[in-house]
Amino acid sequence: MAPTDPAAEQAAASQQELVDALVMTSFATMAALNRIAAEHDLSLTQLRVLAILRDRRVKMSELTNFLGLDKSTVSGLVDRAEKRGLLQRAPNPHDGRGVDVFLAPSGMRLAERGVAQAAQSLSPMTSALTPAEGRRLATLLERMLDQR
Amino acid sequence: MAPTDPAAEQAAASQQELVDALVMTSFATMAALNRIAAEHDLSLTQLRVLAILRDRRVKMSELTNFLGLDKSTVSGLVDRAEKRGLLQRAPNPHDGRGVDVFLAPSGMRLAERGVAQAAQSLSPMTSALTPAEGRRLATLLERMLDQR
DNA sequence: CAAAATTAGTTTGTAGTACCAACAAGAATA
DNA sequence: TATTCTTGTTGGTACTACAAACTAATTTTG
Repeated sequence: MAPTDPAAEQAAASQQELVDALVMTSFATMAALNRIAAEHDLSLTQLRVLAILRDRRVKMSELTNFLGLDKSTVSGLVDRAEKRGLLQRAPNPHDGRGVDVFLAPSGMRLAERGVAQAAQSLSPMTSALTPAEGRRLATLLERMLDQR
Repeated sequence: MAPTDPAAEQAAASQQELVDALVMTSFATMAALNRIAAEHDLSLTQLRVLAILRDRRVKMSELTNFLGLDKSTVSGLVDRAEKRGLLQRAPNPHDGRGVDVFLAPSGMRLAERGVAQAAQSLSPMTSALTPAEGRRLATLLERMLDQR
């Protein structure tokens, strides 16, 4: 280790603090979402699928990209949700290979409830902040996401 | 739906914006952590176990609480990591039922690298902010976590 | 335009995650 | 001491996730 300039050291420390806070917040958020999903006998990924499909009809390949998972994983995911009657497949009209996926009515209801409950179950966290702070936090997070 | 007071509506919208930002940030963070873990042939949970054990020796039950998982899940998790030589079990000296878990040297090395890489892989996100903004974000996140 | 290459999606096989229920052994309590 | 509680493991099940192999449709190329 070379001796380091104190200003750089300070910057590194506060960078690490941010990373820690980010990671802990993410675990807490995921735990909350997981809990909600489990209440409806869904995995987090399945709840995520419903949330994605809530306002769009997509091809399998698009869904795969959204989720960042392997296509075979998504096939299975959609299989099980379809068997439960939560969503449907249909051939894509523009591409004979493509398969569209979209929510069935019961999936739509579940998606709406799930999303609402998710917001609610995070409220113990979010309401620790004043409205002004909340807006500032949202802005900072959005800036980070854009720049990714 | 009853007609709603405009101020309340505004507050709800900005609350929803915060939740969305939080959830999206969390998914992005988890994806980054997952990628790092996968590079070392670890699941996210296993990387988390290593990170937890990096600076403590704990009983199985404590590890279970940290992770928020079922004890049988943790048994399996520890089994596999032990077989890979990443950590060790030992009887707890104060409680004949208890089993302590702690990192083996190779697990320690992996934990250090993993944690460092995690910080690095999040830097595209975190460095979108100025140092001052980063500190403000960290502070807001910590406030949220405390109040949980 | 036909052959070759690419893309979309499914199937099959494997390893790991995670839960629950049942169990054994030790510790705490009545 | 007998009962109850706690700790951890084992066995069983369902799901997640990936990789590889495969089919069918589309696009590219010669």
